[in-house]
Amino acid sequence: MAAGVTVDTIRFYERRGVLPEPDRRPSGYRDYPAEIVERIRLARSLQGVGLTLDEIVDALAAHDAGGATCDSERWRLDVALERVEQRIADLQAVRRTIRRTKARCESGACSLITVAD
Amino acid sequence: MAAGVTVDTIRFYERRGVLPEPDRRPSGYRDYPAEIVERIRLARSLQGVGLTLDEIVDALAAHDAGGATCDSERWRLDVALERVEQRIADLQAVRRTIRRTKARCESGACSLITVAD
DNA sequence: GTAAACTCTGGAGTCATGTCCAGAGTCAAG
DNA sequence: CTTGACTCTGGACATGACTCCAGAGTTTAC
Repeated sequence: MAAGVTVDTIRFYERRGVLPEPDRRPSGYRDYPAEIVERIRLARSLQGVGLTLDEIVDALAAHDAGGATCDSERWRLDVALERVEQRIADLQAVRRTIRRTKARCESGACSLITVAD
Repeated sequence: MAAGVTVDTIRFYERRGVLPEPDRRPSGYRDYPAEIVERIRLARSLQGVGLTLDEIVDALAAHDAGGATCDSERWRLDVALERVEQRIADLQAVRRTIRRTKARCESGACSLITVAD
């Protein structure tokens, strides 16, 4: 589709409240105003900064209610940032473990799997 | 339990093939040999280096088949390492995006959500 | 006017790794 | 022998974000 997402994704977003229920043509086909593309792009960029769909729904609601400003909404980025940093830290810990394990393996003191005695 | 996992997890591992089907007492209770604790610990440490359960099943099968050595099995760590590094890189990209977005936000050029004009 | 390409629906399935449930039976301690 | 703590089962639920389905109707291009 025009906004770079599939029809299924659109329907999913609609069910999840990311997108409003659109008008329908007599046939039942969804009839979107041009702005919907912008909304989808906004939702996608919010995903790009690590917000969950629920958070995006919330953020868009604040947006729709009017009065949302940089200062009033920036905390959402902080939440996302902290979450991402936590995940990075977790993965870095796993990486350290893998490296340590490999090093031990290579130095003949393998601690895993092998049958070696 | 003794191995630091719940009964539910044990049953799940059994279904997934991580653990063999154990003998049963007449009552139906699972009757584990003492070694099972070591096997669970091994599985857990393999999870700790980022292997999926399917990969662990595979690795343990190689182990059980005998003849598994450091050299023959180390590639599993490489696979896991590469995957973890990819995920870290992805998350770091998200983090950069968040930071950039925040910086723009703070400098008055917010690109998200706000109603500002 | 016909054929290809689209959309409609509700619901189920996917991925990965567990977790929780009710109702029934069993085990160990005192 | 009772009591409390355990285990048994198959199956549903949780997470998060989609993706796929069949069968029917619609739109568009030629």
